[in-house]
Amino acid sequence: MTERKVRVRFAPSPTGPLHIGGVRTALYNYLFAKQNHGDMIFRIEDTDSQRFVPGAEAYIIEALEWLGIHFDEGVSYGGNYGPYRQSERKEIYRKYVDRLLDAGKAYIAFDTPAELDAKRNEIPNFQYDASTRMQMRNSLTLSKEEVDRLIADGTQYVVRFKIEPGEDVVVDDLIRGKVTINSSILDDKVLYKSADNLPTYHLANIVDDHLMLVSHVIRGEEWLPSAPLHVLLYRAFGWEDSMPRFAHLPLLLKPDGKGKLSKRDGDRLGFPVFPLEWHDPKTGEVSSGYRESGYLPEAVVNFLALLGWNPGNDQEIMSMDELIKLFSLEKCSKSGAKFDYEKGKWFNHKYIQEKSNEELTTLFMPILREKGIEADPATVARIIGLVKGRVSFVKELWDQAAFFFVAPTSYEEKSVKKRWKEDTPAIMRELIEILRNLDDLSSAHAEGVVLGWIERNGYHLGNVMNAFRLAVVGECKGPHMFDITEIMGKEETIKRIERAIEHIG
RNA sequence: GGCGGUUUAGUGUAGUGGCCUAGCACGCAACCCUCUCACGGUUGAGACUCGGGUUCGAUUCCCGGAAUCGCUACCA
Repeated sequence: MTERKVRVRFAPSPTGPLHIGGVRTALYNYLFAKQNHGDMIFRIEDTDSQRFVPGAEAYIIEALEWLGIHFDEGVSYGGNYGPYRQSERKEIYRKYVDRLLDAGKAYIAFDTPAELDAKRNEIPNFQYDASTRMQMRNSLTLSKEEVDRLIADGTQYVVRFKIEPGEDVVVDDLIRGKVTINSSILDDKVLYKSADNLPTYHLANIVDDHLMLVSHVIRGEEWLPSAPLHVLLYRAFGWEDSMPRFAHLPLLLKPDGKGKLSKRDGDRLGFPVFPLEWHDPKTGEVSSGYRESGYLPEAVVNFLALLGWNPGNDQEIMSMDELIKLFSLEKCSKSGAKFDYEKGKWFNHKYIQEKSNEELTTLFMPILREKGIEADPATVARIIGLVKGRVSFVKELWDQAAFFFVAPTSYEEKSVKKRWKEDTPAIMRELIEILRNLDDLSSAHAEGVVLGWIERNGYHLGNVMNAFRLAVVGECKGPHMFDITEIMGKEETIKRIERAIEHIG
C-alpha cells in the first residue's frame, strides 16, 4: 500500500453538547493527526434533521478550542474539500446513490414504517435482507413501470443497500486486529430517504471520507458492528484500494454500575460529563461543564488521554506535546474504561501545582471580586503561594484563603473548647505586646521571638499557638502561623487577637 | 434472541510461557513531618473471571462456560 497523507476527521452530530467520550475521540484523532503531520478535519453530520439542536455546532467548536484541539479544515475552518456540513452536500450524495442504483447494488423500497412494523410482528427477528427482500415492496419485486409510477406520484421511498449473503467480511482494525463478520447477518441498510433527500449516516460517511481523502477512521466502539457494512460500501463503489484504516476506541463507562457514561450519571454522581456548561435551548436545563467547574484544560486533556490509552510506562503527567509524541493506536486498550472522576480531580490538583502563583492569581481575582473583595494582586499571589498545595481547584483557593480577606466572626467551637483555657486571654495579651514591639514581622524572625517567649514562660506550645491561630483564622487550620502573620501585618493580627479575647472571653 | 467486542486489586492500567513474592497511579488505612488542617514522604491492605487443554512450567497460548458492553432504526 502506498504511503499517503494522514487525514483524520472528527464528525459529530449537532444533537446537543459534546459528550466527554466524544471529546476523547476528538483528542485521539488530534494526537494521531499531529503526530503524523497530518490534517484534522471537522465535519458536521447533520443528516438527521429531526435531532438538530441549534447552538450545538458552535458549542463543539468552542469546547475543543478550549482544550487545545485544533482543526486544519472543516466547518468554520474552511478547506478544499467542502462543504463540510452534510446537509449542504445533498447533490453529492444523490449522485453516488444513483451510481449504486445503476450498478444494481442498491434498490428502491416503498415499504412504509407501518408495513415494516407489521412484518416485524409477523416474523420473529425479521430482518430486511436477502431472505426477505423478495416479499417486500421494492424495485426488485415491482415492475419498472410500477416503480416509476410510484415515484412520479410522489410516494416516499428509501434506497437500500443490496447485501449479498454468505460472505465473510473482514475488518482489519488497528486496535482490535481482524474482525470477521458474515454478510448474511447484515440487513439491507437504508442509505437514502426521499422524505428529506438526505442519506443516512452510513452512505454519507463513506462518500465523505472518500471524497475528503480520509486515511484513518478513529471512532467509538459502537461503530464496530457496522464497520463490515462500511467495508462493503467501499467495495460497492470500487474504492477498496483507498479505503481508510479503521480504529475502534473502547467506550467510556459509568463509574459505578453498567453501561455507557451518560449525562444522567453526571447529575447523579455530581460531576460534569460535558466540557463546557450547556444551556439546553428547549428545556432551559443547565448541565455543568469542566471549564465552569474549575478544571484546567490541560488537566482534562491529560486525564482523558489516559482513559483507554497509556504510553506503556509509568508516566502519567503529560502535556499535549508529549501526548502527541507518545500516542499510538496500537497501545490503546480494547476494553471499556469506567470513568474515574476522583482521578480527574487529582490531575487537576497536579496541574494547579505546576501553575505559577501569578497565573493562579489571574484565575483567582475574578472569584475574589465576586466575593466583593478588592485585593492587591501581588499580595494575593503571596497568599496563593501559601495555600495552593492544598487545593485541586482554583475556586477552592477561597475556602483556604478567605480568612486573609475577612476576619473571623465566629470561632470553631470544638477547638475553642480544647485550646482556649482560662489563662488564655492573659497570655494573648502578652502575645499582643510581643507583637507590638516586633519591628521585623518576617516569618522566621517572628517565629523565633514568639517561640522564645513561649519557652521562657513555660507555656504550652500547642495551646498558645492554637489559640493564636484560632484568633487569627477562626479555626485550627491553615498554613504556617508566622507565614500568615507576615502577610497579614502587625495591625490586623493584633486587632484579631483583641477581638478574639473580647468574643471568646 | 442474534451477531460482535471485552475480561489483571474498588478504579485506570503495566507486564511476561519461567526474571511475578504480578509493577505504577487514583482512592483507602497507618506512620512520619508539624502550632493546626492540608500538602509531601514512607509503609500497608487489595487483582491475573471460571473450567478444561497444550507445556517440564501458564496470568501470559488454545478450546469451552460465565460475566459484561455494544450493535441489532427511514439515529448517529
